Amino acid sequence: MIISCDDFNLEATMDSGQVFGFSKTDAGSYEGVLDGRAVRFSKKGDTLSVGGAFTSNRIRDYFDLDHDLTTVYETLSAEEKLAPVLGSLKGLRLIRQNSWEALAGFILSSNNNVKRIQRIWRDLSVYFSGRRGSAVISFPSAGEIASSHERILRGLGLGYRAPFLLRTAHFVSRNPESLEVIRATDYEDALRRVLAFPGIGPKVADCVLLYGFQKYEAFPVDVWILRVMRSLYFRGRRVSERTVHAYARRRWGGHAGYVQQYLFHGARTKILV
DNA sequence: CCCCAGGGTGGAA
DNA sequence: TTCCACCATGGG
Repeated sequence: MIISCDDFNLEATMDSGQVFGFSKTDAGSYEGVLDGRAVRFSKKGDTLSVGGAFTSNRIRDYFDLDHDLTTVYETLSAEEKLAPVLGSLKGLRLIRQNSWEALAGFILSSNNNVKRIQRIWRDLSVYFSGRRGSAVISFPSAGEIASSHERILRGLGLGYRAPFLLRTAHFVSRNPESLEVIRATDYEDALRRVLAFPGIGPKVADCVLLYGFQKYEAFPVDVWILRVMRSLYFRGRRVSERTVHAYARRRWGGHAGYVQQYLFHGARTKILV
C-alpha cells in the first residue's frame, strides 16, 4: 500500500526516540509490529510504502499525517535559535502510539539509553511471544506481564525497573478503564493520574501523555532537553527541570510537545548546541 | 576506576 | 519545596 505525503520525514520520525520496537534495515526501511500485525515502512520522495495488512487511514492516523504542522513550523522558523532544525528534520511527526505500549516503554526508559531500551523491548517481546506461541513477535500485554514475575523481568535485563513495570502491569490489567479515563480527561488531570503509577515521575509522565495519549501540550524534560533549553533560553544557567518545563509550556502552549520533539532530535543529532 | 543513558524513589534538610 | 544516595545494566 502506498501513501502520498509531501510533508513527512519517516527517518527523523522513527529515529527520534519515540518508539522502541522498530528495527532499521540496511535499505533504510523500518520493520516492526502495529496492532499485533507485522508492518514495514519505507519512503522514497513523497511516497510512503507500507507493507502489511493496513488501511491508509490507519497509517495516516498512526503517523499523525493529517495534523497541519504550519503553527509548529512558524514557531521554529521564527526563533533563530531553533530554525536550523527545519533544514533536516522538517516533516518529523509525533507517532500516535498505543497507550499501554507507551506507558510500558517509557517506564523502561528511565536512566537508560535508547539502544538498551530497544534491546529490552525486543527481549520482552520475544519471551512473551514464545510463551504465547504466536508467530508475530509483538510487545506483551499488561495482562501477560502481570502474570509473570519480577525474577523473569530481571532476567530480561530490566534491573530495578522490573518491579515498576510489574506493578503497573498489575494495575492496568485489573483496571483497563484507567487508560480510557486518562485519554478522555485534560492534560493536568491526566498528568496527576499517570504520575500515580510506580516508576513514573514528571519526565516519563510527559512522554506517556505525549506519545501514548496525544496530549500535545506535554513537554518531557530529559537530560538532552535540559541541556539544549539551558543553553538556548537560560544563558547556560543551571535551572531546574521544573523551571524549563513551565517555561516551555508557557511559551509554546498546545504544541510544546512537537517543539520538544524537534529540540530533542536536533540536540541528539548535533544540529543544536 | 570513572561517567553516562529520554529518571524515579524515599528520606532528610 | 529542594536535595541527595541509591538503584541495574551496558557502553564509552
